[in-house]
Amino acid sequence: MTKSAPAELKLREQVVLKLRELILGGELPAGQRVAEIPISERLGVSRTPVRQALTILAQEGLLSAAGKRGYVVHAFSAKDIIDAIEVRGILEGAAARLAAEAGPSEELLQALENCIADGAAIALQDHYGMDDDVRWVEINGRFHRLIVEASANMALISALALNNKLPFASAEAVLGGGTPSRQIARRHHEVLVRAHADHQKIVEAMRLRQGARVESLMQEHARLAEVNVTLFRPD
Amino acid sequence: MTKSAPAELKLREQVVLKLRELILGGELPAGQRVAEIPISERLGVSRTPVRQALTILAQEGLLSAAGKRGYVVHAFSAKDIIDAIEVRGILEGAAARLAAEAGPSEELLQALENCIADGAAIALQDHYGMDDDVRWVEINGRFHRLIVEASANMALISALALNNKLPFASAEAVLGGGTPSRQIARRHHEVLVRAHADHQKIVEAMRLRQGARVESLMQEHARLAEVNVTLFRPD
DNA sequence: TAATGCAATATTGGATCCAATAACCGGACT
DNA sequence: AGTCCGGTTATTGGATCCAATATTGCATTA
Repeated sequence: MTKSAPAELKLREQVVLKLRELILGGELPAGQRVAEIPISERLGVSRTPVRQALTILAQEGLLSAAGKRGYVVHAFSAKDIIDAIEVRGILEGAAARLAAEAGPSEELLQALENCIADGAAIALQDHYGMDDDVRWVEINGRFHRLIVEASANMALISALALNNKLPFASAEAVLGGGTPSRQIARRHHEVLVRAHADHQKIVEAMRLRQGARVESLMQEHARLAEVNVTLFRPD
Repeated sequence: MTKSAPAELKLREQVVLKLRELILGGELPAGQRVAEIPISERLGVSRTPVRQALTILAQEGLLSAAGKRGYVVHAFSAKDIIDAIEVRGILEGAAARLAAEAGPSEELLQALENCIADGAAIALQDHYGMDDDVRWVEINGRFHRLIVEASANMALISALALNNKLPFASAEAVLGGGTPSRQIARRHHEVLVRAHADHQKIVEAMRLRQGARVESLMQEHARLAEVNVTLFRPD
């Protein structure tokens, strides 16, 4: 394991991170068996942290237990991914409704407006620059996180945290993630513009405490991420 | 650890079960520090499975990391519990809606009707017998499980599985769980009758594919469990 | 040639061992 | 008397060791 990050991070957590990366990045393809020894050698750690990482990833659903033969990388169908996106919509929608009904604080609204201002700088320019995606992913993540946390509902926050670990399910994954070709970039821009418009309506509804409206807006907003499935997963 | 159940269960899982029991049963009170060695001695196992169990329970939210001092039992406020019940309502409501919209199979409807018939035998008698609670918990659990699985949405099922591990959050916990006094028993019966009526309406709505209706019915149905909070947690 | 049984091997899972380090206690100094 | 410092101890976290067991490959035989 690269000792570059002993930074306050338990070894087992570094392994979890690394393995997630390998799985989501496709280096460990679905169905691939994951044994302790090869992984521990590959990462240069002992079997102990690897074993713990495997149980954690199994809990998250990225690995499935294969009887006495350890684990295999779980195969997610296109339906599984769409379902996870739907669940995110349900949960984030509920979060937005709860926040709206509780009466959003002025700070929250201000922070959301800031996200929108930052987002506008990217979405409303005619030229879609190099690393505009990563900037937008950051802004978008901030926007969603603010709303989820504004729900002030721990169970809801935890449920979403779990869901976000599923492939393509998190809000951060709207743009897919790979290095985009020119064609993909155009698609990115389209999605991004629509997402920005959604954000505006969501904050408006939130300000007016329109709980039901903000809930359905948020649900539909999540479905923007479905384009990735058809783009990256032709099955 | 009692070797009575080496039954296909990894030691670490037995430890998880046992610790959950101790925590939810109040033997490990909130705030109590949980160190590896005392637990391993108490259960008669080595530290290895205990350590793994602790990370799992931390993932579930029952323990919280306490820096370098291991873990402590997480303290759930009354609000936390009500929030978790609300989340269950949201998720089970969504599950019911999805099942209704997809068109419930005749087998599903039949199985649900069976639950209702079994439940009627308990709810509609004038005398509320000894272990009627445990029978009803079983029937109720079956009812809810059928609907959740009928959603055929793995992400949803997983999210609910996580939520159900929080104290008092699962459908099985409607009746609280302790050995009830006579007064509590009367309260039980009231709740049970209302739950039974809810179940009937839910199946009716499901049969008619009334997605929105079954969703809100299910959400409200979950809130029946809130009585336990006021009953058992005066904070 | 195919099936079967035995042996060699690979692999998991738990127990133990060791190092790092943070909390704790006591004493000395201001 | 209070505070700071140093040593002792407790405790986590990773590495290694060992036992149990399933899997695989090979040889033998019908």
